[in-house]
Amino acid sequence: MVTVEHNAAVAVELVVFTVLDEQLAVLAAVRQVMPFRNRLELPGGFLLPDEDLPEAAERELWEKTRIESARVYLEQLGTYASADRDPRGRVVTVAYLALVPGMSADLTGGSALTEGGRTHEQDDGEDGPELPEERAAEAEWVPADELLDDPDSLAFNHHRILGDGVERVRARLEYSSLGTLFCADEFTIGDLRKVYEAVWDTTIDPRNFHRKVSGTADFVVETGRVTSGEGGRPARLYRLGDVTVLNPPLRRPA
Amino acid sequence: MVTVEHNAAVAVELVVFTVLDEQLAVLAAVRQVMPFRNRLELPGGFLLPDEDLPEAAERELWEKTRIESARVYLEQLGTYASADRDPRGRVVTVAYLALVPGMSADLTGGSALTEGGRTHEQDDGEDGPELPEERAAEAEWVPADELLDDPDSLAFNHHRILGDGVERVRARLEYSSLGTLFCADEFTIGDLRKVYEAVWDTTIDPRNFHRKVSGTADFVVETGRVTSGEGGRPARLYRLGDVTVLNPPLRRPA
DNA sequence: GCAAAAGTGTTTAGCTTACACCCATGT
DNA sequence: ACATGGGTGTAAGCTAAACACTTTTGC
Repeated sequence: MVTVEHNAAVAVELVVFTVLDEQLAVLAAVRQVMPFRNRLELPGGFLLPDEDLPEAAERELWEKTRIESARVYLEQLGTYASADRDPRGRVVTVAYLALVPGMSADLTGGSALTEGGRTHEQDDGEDGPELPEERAAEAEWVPADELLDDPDSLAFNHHRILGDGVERVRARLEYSSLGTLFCADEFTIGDLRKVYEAVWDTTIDPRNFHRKVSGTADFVVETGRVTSGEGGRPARLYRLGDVTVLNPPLRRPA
Repeated sequence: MVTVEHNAAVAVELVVFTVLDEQLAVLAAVRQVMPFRNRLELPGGFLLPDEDLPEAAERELWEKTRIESARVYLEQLGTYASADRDPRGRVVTVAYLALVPGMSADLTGGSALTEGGRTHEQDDGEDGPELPEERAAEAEWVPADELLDDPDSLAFNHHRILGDGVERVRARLEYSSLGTLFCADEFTIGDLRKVYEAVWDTTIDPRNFHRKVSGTADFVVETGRVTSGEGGRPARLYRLGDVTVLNPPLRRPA
């Protein structure tokens, strides 16, 4: 068997989005080692032997956030290999986009993450091997706008990767029903509208949005239950439907 | 300076499309070495030291096809690293999509490419430059349909990469003016329509297409010249315009 | 004249937008 | 009663699909 010569260190990096406090938020951690020590970075790590790329992305997501992949959408975002992007040598990074629920009670209750603050992530040893040169940092949700506004807020070329991720998730919400993944298991159409408004950073007419969503077959399915005590007429509760591609799309304003 | 351990061989692969004979065609070469000897493969090669990914893609395009990057569109398509995709070891492949003109006289005349699968056309005397690499084969244009229909027609996982490439170029034509890159320097709106029909494998109403293209600002710009002797009323000739994003898009039929 | 391809006009249908208006709850 | 958010109705405007029709060449 002929073998090939390895010429790079391949890593995966995650751009994990959620919607918290009606804002698009991304998962970032304070980097503990040089280079870029004390700078925020996107979670990620090197590919393990015999590991596929989606596998590696799922593993990193679990290790860094304890988020199960069941309710998570993962999609390859792009690959970055600028020779000068990592001062330590030749690193090729495959970035993945991940969308996780933000309003879900079980997520905020059952994970080590806190909203807008820092919390310790317990490393109870049953997961994969710790990377030798990188200690686990505390991951936290940071508003995407905050990081986008300052090109030096993130380590390496992560600012560019984040920018690509934001553009991708904004486009995905136009042409797919993936926005429902940011909601809890049951949600109102108003909840979903707030997700769209957060990601697109715009306002949407509630009446037209309601008609569009409820009129698209299988976008959302009624559960029969309604909300109560939210300060207005009770809203019908929905679960996400089967449709992933919206036709016609929900165009965002120019 | 800390260094990182290399854990994979990173390569770039090209899905080079053109439109020949009113068909979407892709560049492929007969593989000369094991594994997958005598199978068709997409052109590509390993990343060189200190080389960026777009650089490597441009270099491979030039080495394999002698196509200058001036009139070529290059875009990252995706990265593939299935552990079993290459029997020789751990290979991570970054695939690039390339669009090159197909009706251009200088392309068909000055390259070593043949049109229409394995059948040589008229370049009997001028065999084209022998490619310097030892395992380089003669690249040829193959109709994309032909390869898509047979999952075993291509080496490695190239069939899947080609499928992703076809889907990408079809989507690009909806939302961008990149279809003009498949045309010669000067082209008629009918030429452009034939490009769309070839890529989408459909028929388009010539009148509505004409109105749509000529009515979109900067999609195409008139040269003032017209065709003659094409068997009908002379058509105005156009060059590609500045616009890359079509708003509203040119939707393909479902 | 006739075929063929280019280009224009017109009708119809579907979708989006803006907004008037009603519904059902908490206080 | 009134504020608040949920939900429906409707008319105007834009876009695309379908197709009748005119234009300009080669034969």
